[in-house]
Amino acid sequence: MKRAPQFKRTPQRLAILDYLEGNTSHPSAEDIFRTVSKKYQSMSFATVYNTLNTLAKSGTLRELTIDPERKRYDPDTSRHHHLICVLCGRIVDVPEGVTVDLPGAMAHDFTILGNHIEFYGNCPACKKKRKIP
Amino acid sequence: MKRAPQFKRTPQRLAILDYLEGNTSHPSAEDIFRTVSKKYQSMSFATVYNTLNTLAKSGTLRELTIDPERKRYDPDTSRHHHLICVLCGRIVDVPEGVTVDLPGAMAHDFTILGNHIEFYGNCPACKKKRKIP
DNA sequence: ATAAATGCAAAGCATTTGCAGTAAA
DNA sequence: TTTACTGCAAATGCTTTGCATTTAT
Repeated sequence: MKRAPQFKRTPQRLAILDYLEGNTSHPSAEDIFRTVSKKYQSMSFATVYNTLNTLAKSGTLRELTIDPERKRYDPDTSRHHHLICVLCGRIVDVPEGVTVDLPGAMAHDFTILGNHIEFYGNCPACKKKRKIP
Repeated sequence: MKRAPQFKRTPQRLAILDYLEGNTSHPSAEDIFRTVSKKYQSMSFATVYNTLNTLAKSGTLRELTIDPERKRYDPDTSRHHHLICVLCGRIVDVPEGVTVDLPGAMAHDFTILGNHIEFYGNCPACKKKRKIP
């Protein structure tokens, strides 16, 4: 059995973790790179991706597929859902409400490990801007 | 006001539509290209993508983002959800069961246009192969 | 000392685009 | 004959990888 590699607390990683801590904006790799590389002018994209992949594999970070253009990252690994504003692309957390299940027939054949609801809609800011009731 | 462009029924498009008709495998662009180009040796990837994008824009086709590696396409545009087997990647249709809503507080501020549930789990074939109960 | 991470540049894929030629309407 | 589509190849954009060097442990 191969032992899991050590996770080294490099300054770059700490800076990324610091940026993600409590962040509810669901940033893309580029968002993270742009912000963190301001403090860390030597930061490279490879490091951002390597770190994100490491964190995702260890379960510290959730990779979202809700944006068809790019991966988004969510430091909140608790069970919750998301809403994407179809006008501005903003992604908002949605607390887990009712429990959703597979229809009985399928529930018998499949094993469910988790689920994720994507809501599509308009956020308050866009409704205001576009005068949508 | 610019009039919507005509949709021309080219043999390539008809072949793609024919392949998608009733198809529940949620194929990627490459799946479609591979199959359709057998009949149509001149078929190009650009044509596949152009057609898929045209169909998606017209609402004839649904683009799925459930697979983080690539877009998948679903000719079934009725309201339903999906289950992805985390072992084999197969995507299976899930009929719409209970209605899911935003929590009351958010429901007041956001306008919801739709939702999509992604279930993650194991399909019967993989359960059998891996002896998962 | 050792194992792992960084940073760079190059490579890898999925997807898009420009354009000249071709075909549907 | 007009308008749109095809096919090619080149371009784009996100993400990954190889490797020499550096750093955390």
